[in-house]
Amino acid sequence: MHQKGLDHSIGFLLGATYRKLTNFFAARIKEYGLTPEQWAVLFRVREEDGLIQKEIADRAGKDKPTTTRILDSLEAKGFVTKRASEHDRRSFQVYITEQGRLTADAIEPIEYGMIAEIAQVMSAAEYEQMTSLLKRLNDHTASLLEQEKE
Amino acid sequence: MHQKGLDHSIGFLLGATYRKLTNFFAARIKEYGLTPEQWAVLFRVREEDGLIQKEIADRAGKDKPTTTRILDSLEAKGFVTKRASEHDRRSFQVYITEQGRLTADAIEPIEYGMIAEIAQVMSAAEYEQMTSLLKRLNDHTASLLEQEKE
DNA sequence: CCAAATTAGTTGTCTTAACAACTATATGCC
DNA sequence: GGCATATAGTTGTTAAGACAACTAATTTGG
Repeated sequence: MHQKGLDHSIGFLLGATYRKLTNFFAARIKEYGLTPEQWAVLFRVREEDGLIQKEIADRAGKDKPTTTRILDSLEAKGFVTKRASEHDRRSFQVYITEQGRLTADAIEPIEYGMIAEIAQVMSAAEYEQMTSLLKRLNDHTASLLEQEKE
Repeated sequence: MHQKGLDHSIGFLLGATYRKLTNFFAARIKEYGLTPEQWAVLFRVREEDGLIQKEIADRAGKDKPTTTRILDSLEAKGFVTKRASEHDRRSFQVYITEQGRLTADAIEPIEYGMIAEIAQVMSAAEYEQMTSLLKRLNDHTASLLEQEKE
């Protein structure tokens, strides 16, 4: 519609901005031994103990293979543990360890600090506008992807 | 997607939306044998023939290793060719092939069509608002990353 | 009740990105 | 001129995402 060139393509801009934000956050939490994606998963595990992997995947917005691998690395570092579910022998329940909880508690304020820092370049109204547009775009694209499958 | 806490995180939303958009576009151009990232690079090569890899990397917003590998795959598929530069024996100039041009010409309208389709959920003013906020966020984060290095 | 379909999880492969280390050439400067 | 430094490009490693194929357990519906 209103674009010439890729520089103004929303996809291009979204990707570039997302990567910069992620890299910035990654640098801030590196000392805790976690990547941003590992943090996103640990956050969900802390949110509710004993979730099965499928549930964590859904909440974190990741697919099953990615979630399996991230949980494996979190387990290897001692941040979570897995136990076979009693109800369903196909699945595992995931629990946060003490070390995992301490680390998550340390990272959370960094996350919110980063959001605050980022919000400095825009007004509260603009921030709202931005998240609401992003959600709309997100939902719309999700429905386009759904259609694709049929 | 269930969200609490991280809901406030623009990074989370940005990432989720970017991935969906990219996947949607990927599905549309798959038949041409290109990924979205390969297309972004091919687009730059078509834009100006004979660019050196460093220049392409800058324009496409990618780092040197990533650009090297994407150009390698584009060359392997016959979309571009590299020639040693006469002026600077460290560098290569990259040229689009006939096949590359035909493919790029076929993909370009798909890209613009996708942008139009996506923009359907927002007004022209909202679209403008969105890109301008994204640019601001992008520039701000870039400057934060710069500070980090010092 | 039992075969078919669904679901939870894992593994393998490919692509991209970030980062570091490296080679080779070019440029700056004294 | 010659040494230090910067630049172009490549290679290796690690992490993440998408996708497909697979195992094992569970649900369904005939």
